[in-house]
Amino acid sequence: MNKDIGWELYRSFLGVMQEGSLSAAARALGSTQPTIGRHIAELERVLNITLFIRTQGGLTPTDAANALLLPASEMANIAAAMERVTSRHGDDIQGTVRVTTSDVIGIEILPTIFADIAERFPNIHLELALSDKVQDLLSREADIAIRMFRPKQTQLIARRIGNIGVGFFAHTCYLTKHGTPSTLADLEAHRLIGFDRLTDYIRSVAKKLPFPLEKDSFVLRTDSNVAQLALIRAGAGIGLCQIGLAERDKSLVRLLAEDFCFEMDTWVTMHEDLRKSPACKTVFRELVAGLQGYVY
Amino acid sequence: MNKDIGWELYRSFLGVMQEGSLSAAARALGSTQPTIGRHIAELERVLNITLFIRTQGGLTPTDAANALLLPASEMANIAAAMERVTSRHGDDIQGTVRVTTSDVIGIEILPTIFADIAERFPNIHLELALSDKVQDLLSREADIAIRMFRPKQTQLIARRIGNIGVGFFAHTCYLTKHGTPSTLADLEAHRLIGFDRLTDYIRSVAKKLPFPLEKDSFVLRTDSNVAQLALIRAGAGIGLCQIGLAERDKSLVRLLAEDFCFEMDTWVTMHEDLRKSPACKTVFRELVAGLQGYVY
DNA sequence: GAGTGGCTATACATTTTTGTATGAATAAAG
DNA sequence: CTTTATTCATACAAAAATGTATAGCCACTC
Repeated sequence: MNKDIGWELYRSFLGVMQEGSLSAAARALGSTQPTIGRHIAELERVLNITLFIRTQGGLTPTDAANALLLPASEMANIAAAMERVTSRHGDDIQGTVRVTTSDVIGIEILPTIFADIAERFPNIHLELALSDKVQDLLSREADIAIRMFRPKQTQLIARRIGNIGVGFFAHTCYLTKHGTPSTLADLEAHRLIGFDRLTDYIRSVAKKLPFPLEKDSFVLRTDSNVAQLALIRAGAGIGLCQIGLAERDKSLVRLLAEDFCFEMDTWVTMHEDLRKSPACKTVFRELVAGLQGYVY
Repeated sequence: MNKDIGWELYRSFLGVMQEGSLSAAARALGSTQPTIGRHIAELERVLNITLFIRTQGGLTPTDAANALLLPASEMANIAAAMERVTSRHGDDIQGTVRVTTSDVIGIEILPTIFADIAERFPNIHLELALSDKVQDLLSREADIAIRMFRPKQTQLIARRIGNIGVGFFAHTCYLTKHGTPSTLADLEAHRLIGFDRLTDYIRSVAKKLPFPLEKDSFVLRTDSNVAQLALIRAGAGIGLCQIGLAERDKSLVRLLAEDFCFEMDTWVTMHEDLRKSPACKTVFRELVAGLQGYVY
């Protein structure tokens, strides 16, 4: 039963899946193309299955290979987490801590907090991963996550920060050209900046509007909140933005403040195993403190 | 940042953690003691940390090593899952499926169902893991789980089987010697067979009894339901048992059937990824069908 | 107190794995 | 059509990892 497959083979496999060719994988893994090629060949031999169709431009994964991609990535996540774990063993506050959050928070809010942490705890190395994936913590892709909902898993320590308000904003340039909407219904005639995919978040927002919100309602669509903010700043239209964020920019105007408000519950979460790590505990505490200054 | 630690090193590390010595790990992994020793030494070198204290009787793990044990086990689970995944690729019903459930179910109920599946689908290889851990499915320790509660994770497919009734039972031998209790309160004076640790399950049972249930209330304690059943069969005392199970044995008598009944919600669950695997789908379906015959 | 069985650590030969160099084939760009 | 830059596959040499054998240590047992 036990085929005793060396884990190195999976590492090479993942490299090829991610890079698309033996050569590229070899570069990424700091190995050479013949070596990776042999690893794949051996993996195919022991699993008795064809993983890739060799083409001149690289390797094309088969269905079987695609089925292995997810578990192989998980292995990689865990391996990366293990490196982090060891770096922070000891009683002093040091080591690498990996934080994940949405792109806006990561780009607009965290930098100052990170800078502060880096200043006061020079031995803590911080990593920032921007992603909205829920699974991040459980699959060890990060040590600490800042999310807009309360985590359900009991293995996670969660600390509520408070509500982040979201409102409609537009640049003054846009408003002078296109006028200022005075009711929610007016919005329908404006250039709206919104999301590409309909997420839970955007569905909740839609409920508060007097007109149906479809994909086509948005003139400009992007899933990146940062890009949305950039579009608003560029005067491209009216969009949703976190209030605390938008108010930093004097030329952005809050619209329909009385009629529309949307609040996002904000939580900082961490795997309970990490309580023992002084570095993680410190970053967790500092993040909570730093974010509490931002939330009102 | 990236230390490029070979995954083979983690495999050897896990072997040493599980076996307790380099030599034993070498045997388990099909390698040799010097090789494993070198792997551990290299892992300690690249992580720059002491993982084991060498003693004459083997290696003693340090705190750092203990912190790495969990992730290393997860890697092993995933690696094992990958071997299973590949074995069942293709359109025909074949491959290895790993099922986990509690010990009673696994020992008393599943064997006949397994025998039936094995008969009708000779190309399916079945594995059975007895454990009560909730995490089993998510950490890929098994493909299908039979559990006494509805799973909360959305990534899991769950099918409710129904209620399994639990009641008090005793062997006729015991009753002739010690008498038959006629009320729940009478139980307190009897030799009760129960659990070593207070789990949620036993706490729910306790609520239905007229006297407080402490650890000391049980004369005979074991966490294994199978062992409890064996004790009941041996006439050692009065204990809880699944009704359908106990009734197979003519010399076991149901006690206080009117006064006490406890029902366990039974679910068969599977990772949603596995829907594509004909083998997993088949076993899932057969388990549901087979268990429905057992539940009333 | 000699013997036995467990362990780790080390020296050395061997095997295995890896890297270098090269060839062949394809695709895009001049 | 040629050049250039990819890719994978193969041959051979170099390097690295492994296995064998052995020594040393400790705890038990007889």
